[in-house]
Amino acid sequence: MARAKTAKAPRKAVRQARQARSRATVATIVEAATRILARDGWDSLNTNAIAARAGVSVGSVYEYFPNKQAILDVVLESHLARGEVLINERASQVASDPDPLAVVRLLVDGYISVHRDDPRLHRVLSGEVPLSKAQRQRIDSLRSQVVSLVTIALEGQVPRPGIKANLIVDTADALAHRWLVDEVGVPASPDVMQTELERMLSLYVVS
Amino acid sequence: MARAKTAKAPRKAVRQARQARSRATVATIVEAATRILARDGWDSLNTNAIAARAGVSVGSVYEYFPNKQAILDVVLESHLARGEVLINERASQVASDPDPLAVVRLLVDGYISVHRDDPRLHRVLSGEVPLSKAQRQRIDSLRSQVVSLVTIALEGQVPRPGIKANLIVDTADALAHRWLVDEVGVPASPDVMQTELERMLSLYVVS
DNA sequence: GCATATATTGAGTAATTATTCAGGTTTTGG
DNA sequence: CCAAAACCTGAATAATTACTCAATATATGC
Repeated sequence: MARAKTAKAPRKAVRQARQARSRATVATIVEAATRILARDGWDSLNTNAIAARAGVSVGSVYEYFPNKQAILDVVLESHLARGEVLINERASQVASDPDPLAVVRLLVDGYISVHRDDPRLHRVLSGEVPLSKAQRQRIDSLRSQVVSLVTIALEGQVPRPGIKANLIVDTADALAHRWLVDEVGVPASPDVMQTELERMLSLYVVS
Repeated sequence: MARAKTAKAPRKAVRQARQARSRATVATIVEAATRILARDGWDSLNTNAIAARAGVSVGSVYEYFPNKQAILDVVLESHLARGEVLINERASQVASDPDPLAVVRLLVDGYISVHRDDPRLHRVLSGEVPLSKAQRQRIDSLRSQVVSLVTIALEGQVPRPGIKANLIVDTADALAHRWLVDEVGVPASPDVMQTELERMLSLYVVS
């Protein structure tokens, strides 16, 4: 790999896609990278493979992305955005029904939905790929959003809503991840486990 | 004449370390690989770096390991073995005190101990590194061991011990991982969260 | 002491891959 | 219709890295 000539950031000139054709090219490149990540993992993601899979030449990839990392950024951001949509859907329902048990049900259901959406991609993005600090903060901020939402919903209804919100959010997230993303043996059918998880969290929140 | 092609592994001739000197070399290589993984991650683990860090030449690495993967195998196995020791320590205590609440306490404490032991290495091994099928099975079997142990301890004392064992084991594992291994913001001090987790699991097991 | 097994070396090889560039093709605005 | 801008190509470049091998050093046992 050729190195930049100047010590400072040489402001690499990536072209901004203006015409419809090139916008489609960019989309195809991102799509190709996403599919390779989901199917073959981070170790198999290389720029030549992305170009080949997208049906364009490597040159085109570098016309719109300064480097490989920038492609990954877009893939991750788009994945997180989809998760955010699912979260917001539940958030509006919580607002209309602030019963603690309903909150638990929506929370569990929400995280299961998030993890059902392209589990293999989720696995690779949340495990294999080396994330930048900014990317980790972006993910953390999504989590904080959910915790705030749940805290507010529980406030005035149960003791110590803050601590509880933290614990149930992390538990719902972690178990949904484990059952749907990791390929570890789920003890019973997902439905049974989902109900059981809701039971556990419900008993706890009202305690 | 043409040698019969052994269709399977051409059985590369790796030397078995016999003398004390070479046994030390092997240990140093494994140690070097472990430190690189823990400090810099899977992407930075290459055989030249391992050799350099171990203070030996690449040739020596390949004298005792057929390939890079074999080094990783030893690192992982040694890490799992340490975890197994911690599990067995708790298992003997469970046998002497089969109270469900004591089981929960030991379970949570056990998984926290496991995750406190070189968290950065744990993170890399359980996330970044591409594991073979056999390695995933090895990990899964450790989990099964714990679930069995807990199931037996709960049997006759609470309803549906099997399902409950599965859920509390996965929850304890996942949350310990999240708090100690992922660098995600722990809401309160680990001690507080540990107590809270024990409360949640206790309420559930006796329910 | 010496033959032989064991241990170590490190430059070299081949494969992979991130990135560039010089030169083509297509689209757009006038 | 034309020139400029936008777009695309893919061989070439350079860095990295898993792995080999022929030469050299050290230990062991008789």
